[in-house]
Amino acid sequence: MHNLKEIRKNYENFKKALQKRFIDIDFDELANLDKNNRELIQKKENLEKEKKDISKSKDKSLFEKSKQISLSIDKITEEQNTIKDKLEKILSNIPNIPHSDVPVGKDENDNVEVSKSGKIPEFDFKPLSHYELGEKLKMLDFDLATKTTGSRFVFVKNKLALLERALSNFMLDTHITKNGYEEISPPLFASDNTMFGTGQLPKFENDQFEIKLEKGSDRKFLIPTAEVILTNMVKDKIVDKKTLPLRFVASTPCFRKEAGSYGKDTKGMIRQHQFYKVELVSIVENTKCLEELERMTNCATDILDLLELPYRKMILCSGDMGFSAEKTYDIEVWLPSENRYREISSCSSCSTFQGVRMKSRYKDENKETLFVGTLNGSGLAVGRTLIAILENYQEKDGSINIPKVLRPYMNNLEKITLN
RNA sequence: GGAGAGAUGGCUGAGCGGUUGAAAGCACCGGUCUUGAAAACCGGCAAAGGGGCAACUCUUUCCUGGGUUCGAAUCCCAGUCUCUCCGCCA
Repeated sequence: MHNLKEIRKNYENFKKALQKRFIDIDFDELANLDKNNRELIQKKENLEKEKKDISKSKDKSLFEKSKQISLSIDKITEEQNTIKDKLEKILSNIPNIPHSDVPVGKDENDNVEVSKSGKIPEFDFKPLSHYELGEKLKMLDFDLATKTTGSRFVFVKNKLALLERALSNFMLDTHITKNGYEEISPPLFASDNTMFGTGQLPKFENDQFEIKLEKGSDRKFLIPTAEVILTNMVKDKIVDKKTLPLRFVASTPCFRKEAGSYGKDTKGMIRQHQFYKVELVSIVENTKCLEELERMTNCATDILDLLELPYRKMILCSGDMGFSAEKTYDIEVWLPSENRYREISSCSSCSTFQGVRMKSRYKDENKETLFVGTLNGSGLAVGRTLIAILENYQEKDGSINIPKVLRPYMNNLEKITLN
């Protein structure tokens, strides 16, 4: 969310910066509401002052007047609240401003490749897709999941289940011991205002799984990513500047409706309603966002380097970035069966956008209260990493070699074979 | 599911109708002392919003929403959340 005070200072710049997003916002409405709002606030405050003075004076002859003032205040407050609600509604639906580094573009076709790494494997046979491999091994069972649950779920069995667990642990260990992240095992439910804090609500409610609870209680949602719950650890807080940067890592299931992606990636486990992801979150001073973004992205690619998987790093264009992001790098891993790169990690700086929504602040040297910067990134999406290993490490007979760094996590298993 | 207790500043915690935005302690910042550090002592220290180039100033805020009152952190009602005990349970 944007700070109205900042917008007001440089209204035209704000407008221009957001045009990069290609979205439709009624800026004039916003400016008008803001103006009306402030006028009403002034009116109200004057009356409040008058009333306060009467009360302080304890002059009985003025008590009746004070009552009248109260009525006027009520009326103005009501009017002001209506305007304030409208204002906040508009404001909470405006996405973050793209950083100047971000290329302008409409959609994913305008994303720009930053670098490439690793060696694309060559096969002297036609490489199979992960789901063909998994089903051949009898270790991925989509039909069973359909029977017990529905579409876009999967049973991962046997050695592939072990591989999945190994990946999670390997990533966690790397981020904890090498990259300085603190491990968190968080709740997988988030309240509605937590969802608001990171930007999933109000605009993207349709993408979320809401939990059905007794009526009267707060709304709760299954987390679509650990970003939500980890970032909100500093919600409504003034954090001690000395503790910054805070770096958290968690491996959690993520739940997504994938509304609007009907018919997309229906085969296999690329796009599921539930998947494991190791998530990185940083809470930083507002000036350190971009620096931290580079660091975080390196933490993510580090995992791919260690797993010896080929990948490329993309910078997302303005039109393809998420709602809360000011700058995003996507890491895409090579998938032989598709003969192309697919997203396996997305690292974003959200500047103070989420900080404002969450009311997360810190004090700087001259005791000014500032909003924190927040970043999040996958380090990595475990399900998709599993896919990448299946496809890149496959042999002609359908067996899968285990990357060296994972073997200690798998009882030194070197290869997954049928039986 | 049954019975109680509570929700106050970064934290702990007093206040229970009128300069209380809120005692005290801790933490934090500045200073004195010290070779340095610690201790001790002195001083400072809430947030949000409005107005002002600024110095500054005004308003709001003691869980949330209503109510009583000239005036509410303090009284009344409703709700949410937390904790303790009993029962049940991974």
